[in-house]
Amino acid sequence: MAVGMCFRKGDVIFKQGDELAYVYVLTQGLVRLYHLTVDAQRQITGFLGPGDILGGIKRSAETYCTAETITDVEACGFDRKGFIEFVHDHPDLCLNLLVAATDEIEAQYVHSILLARKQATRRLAAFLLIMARRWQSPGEDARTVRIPMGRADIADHLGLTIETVSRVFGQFKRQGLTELRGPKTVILKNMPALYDLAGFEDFPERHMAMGL
Amino acid sequence: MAVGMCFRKGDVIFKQGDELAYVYVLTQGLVRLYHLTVDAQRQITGFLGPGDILGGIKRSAETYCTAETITDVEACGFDRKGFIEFVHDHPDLCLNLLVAATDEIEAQYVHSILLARKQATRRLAAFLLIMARRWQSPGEDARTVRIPMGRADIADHLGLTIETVSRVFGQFKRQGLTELRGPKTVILKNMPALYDLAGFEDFPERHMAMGL
DNA sequence: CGGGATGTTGAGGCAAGTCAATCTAAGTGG
DNA sequence: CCACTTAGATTGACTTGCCTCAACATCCCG
Repeated sequence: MAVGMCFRKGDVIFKQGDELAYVYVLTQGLVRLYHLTVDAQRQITGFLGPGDILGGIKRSAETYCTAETITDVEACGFDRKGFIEFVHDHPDLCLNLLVAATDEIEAQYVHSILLARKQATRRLAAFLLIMARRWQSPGEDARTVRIPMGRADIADHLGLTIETVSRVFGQFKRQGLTELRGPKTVILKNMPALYDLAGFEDFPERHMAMGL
Repeated sequence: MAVGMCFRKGDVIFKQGDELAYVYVLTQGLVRLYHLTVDAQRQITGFLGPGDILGGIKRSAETYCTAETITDVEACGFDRKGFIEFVHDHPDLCLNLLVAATDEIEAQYVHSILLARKQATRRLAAFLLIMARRWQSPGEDARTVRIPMGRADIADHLGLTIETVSRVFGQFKRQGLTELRGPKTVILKNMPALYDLAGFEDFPERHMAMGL
């Protein structure tokens, strides 16, 4: 029933409009989920990593988003129909999935709040803090954030342009809030100031993400 | 187990940070769900009406949003703990709730896309179309949209200001796209043009909304 | 018939978008 | 190992759309 799967960096796991055949559990790597609008704007609805679920059980099997790998990815694929039956027969699993889905709704609330706030500094500060909390390695310094995705990905996730993202990164550096070790590693030197900029003290902890 | 409940226009059903005691199923009226940021910005994450579920089963019982009635509201309240047990014992219900939650995630994707698109005209055009599809009375003309919420609600939902919302309404009227019968009733005179402005041909149908 | 809440309209500033040039880093092949 | 290429990131100058502040209009309810 479960199938191991490997994808190369840049591969498309499924495409907007596809009939979803599998439900995936990611074990390694990073995936971006995005929707393309008719005027070719790309909105990245989320990033998924190890432990996250890709391709939920919704009414329609047709996907609204494209899932594309950012790095090499390993995943466990479950046949969609079989998965639904399995979930139906296992109340505990079903309830856990319901909780996970509900937590995901809340995570989307947080992101909506981010997008609705106009200022770019707020969006980026919040993004950095969320990233820091979500994928910090146990042994690693909590203030060191690895950002595997490029500037275009960040921009399309936060509703900004590449240029603005880059400028705000520069601004943070000049203000001594961060330090850049190359474009993909950021050290948060002044967390309180960043929390202040982001404008929220607390946001719900995210245990497992779901992407559709 | 189920308790009938009535609320007056403007009542708070639950408040951001509260421990959620009930899960509600709305039977009458309209509710706004919003989060207040530390700098007192109000982001309305959604509106809920008859048939929608308010207060899901998430990991933490602490709410992230405030639920406030826009009109008089009737609801059916289920004790949260009992509800969870009941759901656990009824696989079909559990699976249905999972599907509903997953659909809600997708609806939040659509809203994120709205917020990330910069132009106010797009956001409002899309909002009108979504409203039109969601709460059209069977006997009513499909092009007549009732908007029970005020401009401030729309603005805080779309990440705009009251003034901008008002201006765009005016602009639509001048362009012959809509006709206003008072500020709370809009007639969509040119649907194709509005779809074009909104920038999406199709968005997932929404059967039931969930709010947390 | 007031008075408060809600909605509309106008003038001006500013943050982010757009367009374009430059810089950097990572490959790639001779 | 180095010249070349290319994708990605940065920086700069200019423009535009929304926000801000403010005045005014309208509606509703006592």
